[in-house]
Amino acid sequence: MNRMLTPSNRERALLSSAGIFADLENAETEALRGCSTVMTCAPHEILFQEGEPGVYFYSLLEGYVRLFRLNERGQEADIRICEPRDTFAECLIEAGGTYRYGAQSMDNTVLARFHVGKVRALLAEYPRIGAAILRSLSLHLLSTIECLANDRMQTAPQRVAHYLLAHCVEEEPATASLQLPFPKNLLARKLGLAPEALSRAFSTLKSAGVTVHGRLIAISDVNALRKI
Amino acid sequence: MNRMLTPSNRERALLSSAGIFADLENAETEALRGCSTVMTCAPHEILFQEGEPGVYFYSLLEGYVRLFRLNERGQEADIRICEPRDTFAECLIEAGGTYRYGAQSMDNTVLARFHVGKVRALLAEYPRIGAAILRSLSLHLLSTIECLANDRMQTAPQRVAHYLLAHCVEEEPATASLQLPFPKNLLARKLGLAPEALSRAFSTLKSAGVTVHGRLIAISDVNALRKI
DNA sequence: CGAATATTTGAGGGCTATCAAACTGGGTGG
DNA sequence: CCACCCAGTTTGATAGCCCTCAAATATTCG
Repeated sequence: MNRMLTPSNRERALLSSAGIFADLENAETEALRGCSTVMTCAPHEILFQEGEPGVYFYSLLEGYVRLFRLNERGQEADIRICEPRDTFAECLIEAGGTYRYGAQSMDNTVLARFHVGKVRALLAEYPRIGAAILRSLSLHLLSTIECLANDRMQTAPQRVAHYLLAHCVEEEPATASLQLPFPKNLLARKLGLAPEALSRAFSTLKSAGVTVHGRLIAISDVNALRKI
Repeated sequence: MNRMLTPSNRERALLSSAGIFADLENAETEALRGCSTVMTCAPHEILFQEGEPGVYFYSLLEGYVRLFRLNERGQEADIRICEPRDTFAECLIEAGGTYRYGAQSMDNTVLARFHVGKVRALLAEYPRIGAAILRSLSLHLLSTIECLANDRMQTAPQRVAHYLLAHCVEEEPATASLQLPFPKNLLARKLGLAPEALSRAFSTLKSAGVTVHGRLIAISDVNALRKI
């Protein structure tokens, strides 16, 4: 059910603001954009499944996409929650063949889809595009590493505290707040927790001054939260 | 205590067999090799710490190196166990600045060390070197993703079974064996387990036909192991 | 306003970390 | 050759953490 669109000005602007376009010159931006198509996706729609031939990589313009791996027994583990401006599956450019994880739209999403073969063909002429992809992959590797380390060292309340501290805006001295960009079950997936465990983590953090009202979260003492 | 060496022929051959040199032509190989120095490291020696300025990336020629992240409280979580031919910290080329994890020699190791700035300067002239690094990073990202997914889905015996099946050589119909390349405590770190948990996982797997004698492991029924 | 969807709460149990102690095997020096 | 030592490994006991299932409660959206 993907509706293809001729990119509107707004979408062109969104695309240019994607991380993978940072530091590119005009000619490179145009070349890379020429490999792309804008498309939309309904919530819960599967973009691709693990094991399918990998022809495209994607930049997310609006909405949320989760990347996940499948078990033999059909269990799913989320690898990453993508937000607007994120690029995913770009590792196909050099580790090609098939998608190594699935991708599911978790919202009404707008995506730019890049043809891997066309982009690969640009690399010789535009080495800075290669550098941009290298940077994107490096950052993904580092964030996956951080996720793995956090999984291995942190309890559920610590993971939540870590997320809150990384995403909140500090207001008064030592107080802060934030609004979650997506529902709590997506946050739970991102942190590798069952939704119930996330809920219990929030209630544990109440004693550290965290107040939750739907997606709005207030932190009364940033320093207390850091000590969790 | 790093002893610098002029690369012997053996070390030159080892270096060329490192994954990052696969698919490179002679000129590219020579250019990349020109950025490198061979060095040795004693067991337990720290190659670099998380947060240090990142000047070099490495290819391991002999021995084992563990990559790990540190907590505020001093806990360590292992990210990856590097084996000969593995390259690590190459993400510095585009996500530079500081090392984002520590590296410790776990053996008498021999390494090739590449100057990040020099390698970066080669990318414009030799785009295939960029492609080689892109491939290396892609594979690391995929293996880290797999590790994360396994951590989130598999129990200790399942992780061990998975490792055994991935590394054993099948002999008679359905029987197989392998020798661990490193001590069990390194395997435990690699799998994100306490050494005691690894030991207990092996004893659980006895009932699936796994026999352990030191580093030698025999599997009497590969298919039974797959069902764990 | 009501149905569907999220989230919270409770109870129970499985899994693994931790601590402590026994054990193994290979290498050393007597 | 043997007793000893040491690092690595195994075993036992305990406790904490989080998943699962089930049910109650909020929220969201049409």
